[in-house]
Amino acid sequence: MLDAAVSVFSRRGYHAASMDEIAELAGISKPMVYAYLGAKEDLFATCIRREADRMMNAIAVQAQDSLPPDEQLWRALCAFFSFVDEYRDSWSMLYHQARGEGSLLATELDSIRDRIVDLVSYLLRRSRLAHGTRGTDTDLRAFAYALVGAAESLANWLTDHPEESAETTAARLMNLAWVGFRDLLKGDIWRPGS
Amino acid sequence: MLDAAVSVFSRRGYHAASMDEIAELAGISKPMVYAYLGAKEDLFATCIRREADRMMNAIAVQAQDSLPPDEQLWRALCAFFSFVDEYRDSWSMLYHQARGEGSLLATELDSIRDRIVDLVSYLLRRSRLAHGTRGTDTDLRAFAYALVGAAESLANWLTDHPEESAETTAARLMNLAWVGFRDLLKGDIWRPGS
Amino acid sequence: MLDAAVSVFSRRGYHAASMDEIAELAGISKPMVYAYLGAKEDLFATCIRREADRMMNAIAVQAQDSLPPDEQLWRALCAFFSFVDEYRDSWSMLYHQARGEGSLLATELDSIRDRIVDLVSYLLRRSRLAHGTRGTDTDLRAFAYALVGAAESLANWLTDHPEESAETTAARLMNLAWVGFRDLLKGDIWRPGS
Amino acid sequence: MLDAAVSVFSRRGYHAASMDEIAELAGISKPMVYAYLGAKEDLFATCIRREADRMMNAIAVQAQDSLPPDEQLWRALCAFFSFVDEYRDSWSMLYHQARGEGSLLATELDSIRDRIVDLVSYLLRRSRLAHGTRGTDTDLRAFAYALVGAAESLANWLTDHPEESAETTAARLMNLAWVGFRDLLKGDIWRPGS
DNA sequence: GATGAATGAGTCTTCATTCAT
DNA sequence: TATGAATGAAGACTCATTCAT
Repeated sequence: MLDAAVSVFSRRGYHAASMDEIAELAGISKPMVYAYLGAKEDLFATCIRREADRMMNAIAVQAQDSLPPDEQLWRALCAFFSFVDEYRDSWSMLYHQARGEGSLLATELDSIRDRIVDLVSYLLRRSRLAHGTRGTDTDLRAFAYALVGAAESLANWLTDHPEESAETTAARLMNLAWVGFRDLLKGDIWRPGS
Repeated sequence: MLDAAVSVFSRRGYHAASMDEIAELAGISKPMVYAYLGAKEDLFATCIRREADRMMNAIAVQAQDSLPPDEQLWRALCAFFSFVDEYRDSWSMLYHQARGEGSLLATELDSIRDRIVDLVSYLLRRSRLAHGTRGTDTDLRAFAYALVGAAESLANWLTDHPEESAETTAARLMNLAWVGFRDLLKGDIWRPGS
Repeated sequence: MLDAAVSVFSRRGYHAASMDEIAELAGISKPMVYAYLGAKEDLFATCIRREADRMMNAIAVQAQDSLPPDEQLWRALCAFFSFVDEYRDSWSMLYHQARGEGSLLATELDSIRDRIVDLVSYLLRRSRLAHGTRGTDTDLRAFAYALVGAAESLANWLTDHPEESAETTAARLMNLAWVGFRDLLKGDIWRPGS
Repeated sequence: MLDAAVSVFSRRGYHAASMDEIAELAGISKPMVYAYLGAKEDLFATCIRREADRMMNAIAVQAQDSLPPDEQLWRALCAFFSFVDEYRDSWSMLYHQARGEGSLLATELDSIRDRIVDLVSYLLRRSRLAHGTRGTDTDLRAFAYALVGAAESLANWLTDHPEESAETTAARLMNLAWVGFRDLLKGDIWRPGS
């Protein structure tokens, strides 16, 4: 039932979406939309929350703590890109449409991003501990932040390149993050399971 | 004079911005806004174009072709983060607000991002040539694409962390891109001029 | 429900009529006007069409083909003047207001006038056939055209002279038209200088 | 200088005409239009008056009192149709555009039409006196009124038929009017049912 | 519980009209 | 005198939101 709303929001954006269109697509009458899901703002927030949770779950389910950190990150990335690939509307709404509505969803969206960054930070920190290296927590978090940005960007790359698979895309990011461009030039490549 | 428009658009987004508010902030009357800048859609497009050009110029001016590629990328990043730091509104409008308005600015914004990705691709390709390594052009472009996403993400990091400087942030990204996490763990660090 | 619109259009004309006034007179709110009748232009077109059809029907109903032509014309004229007398607003809108809006209703109005001229031409032609006289079809049509103009003019005469009845006015026009035409049928022609 | 205004009014109508367009076509600035010709309403009234006077003069000059009445009417009609043919804009403004603006020009336009009807009535009365026939003054005036309407209608016929000349059109109307009227003068009257 | 019908409030846009130069 | 620049006021149109059935 929220699906209709997500579909419309993802196509039109928050402001341009009309409650009429949502109701029509959902096959129910407008008063019902209001009865079940509240005002437009609430409806949007609910959509965002649901899709964000869906995405977080899809990722968390893959990042089992028993694996080594790079494997864990690899699986998380695969899960993320698969999600993006499969649920275009969800991703489009989260990434493209939710941005602008600052005052509307500030805390909501911030917390979602934070949860992702927390997860990535955690993975990176585990690696660091395993190797006993320095670098402040802030450094780590900034690094995670950048990674998330790169992943978001590649998500669109994936969307625009139908011949690309979620795994291919995830591998691209692993190489950027784990190996670095300098080593890539040397012929060093990160591969799943290596 | 466009500054008022940029300010309002950056705060409210395209749809929520009202011509009334823009006119008031600009200190002129609404009919003047229409006389000078045309309808709302045109006005928004003009704003986007101007700020994008500004940003591109600020970056291009620093990426002199005579420098070695990593130095060039480093300077480009510094220029980018400085721009973001200095012109908050411009960046906010480009990054946060322009996203959702798909049909409105599709080609406009795509071309801007393309110009950035082109620039980064070019820098990376120069490095590759210098070292004689393989990797398809697609790989290269995807890599650039991911870098741009990481930079965008760090731009917000910078905005949210006043104690951070443009150079610090640029260094973070250079380490992600050039060195890679695996080497960071080894204590390897990229530094300007090294 | 269209009556309110007709009333306002007939008093103010297309441009000077405001949707607010129409809505208020109709006793409903503006959005309802848009929901039921569409934008202003559509609304005007609908009004014109409805009133024109009304008038045409009122006339056609009286001009039964079984009667002799002069009787038919006489009845048609009576019907016309009665319509004008009874539906002042309708006539006023058709005659006074619809004229200027060239590009808006060009074809619409032309076709209405054409239908009237067609009818009159038909009646005149029947008379001509009955008497076997010459005169090109163009002559006939021009004659009809002039008659229609005279009728329109007398419609205003009727409106401005409350003591006049529809029949009196119709008789005036019959005298102008039929008696003149009868002599034309005899071959009598007025020529410059004669 | 008024020519520009007439041209614009005739094309667009009163409301749709913009002072900007008038000023531009006149080659002067808007404040000058206001300085010389006053507000839009005044300007329109001035235009109407000027063109109406022009037309009246063109007609009056031909209807010399020394001629026999039918000759006088014939010449007047020729003058009228020639005027329509030559000054399309003037006629278009007077006939098509001035109609709807009731409250704006009520007295103005009424008086113009009255002058025309007066003239025609005068000619008809002279004929009647010459023949010594009955018929009230009201009858006469109504007849004139109808004739004027027929002439207006044929004016558009002329405009729409480039192959037609002013004289041809005038002859059409003379046949409708004079031949009919001549029989009326003999006491011949058409009556319902006769 | 479900909906057709209704609206208050607000936005973009235009234009006749006037200063200040 | 002539005008570029400026605006108050108004109108078309839309949409989130709610009753009455």
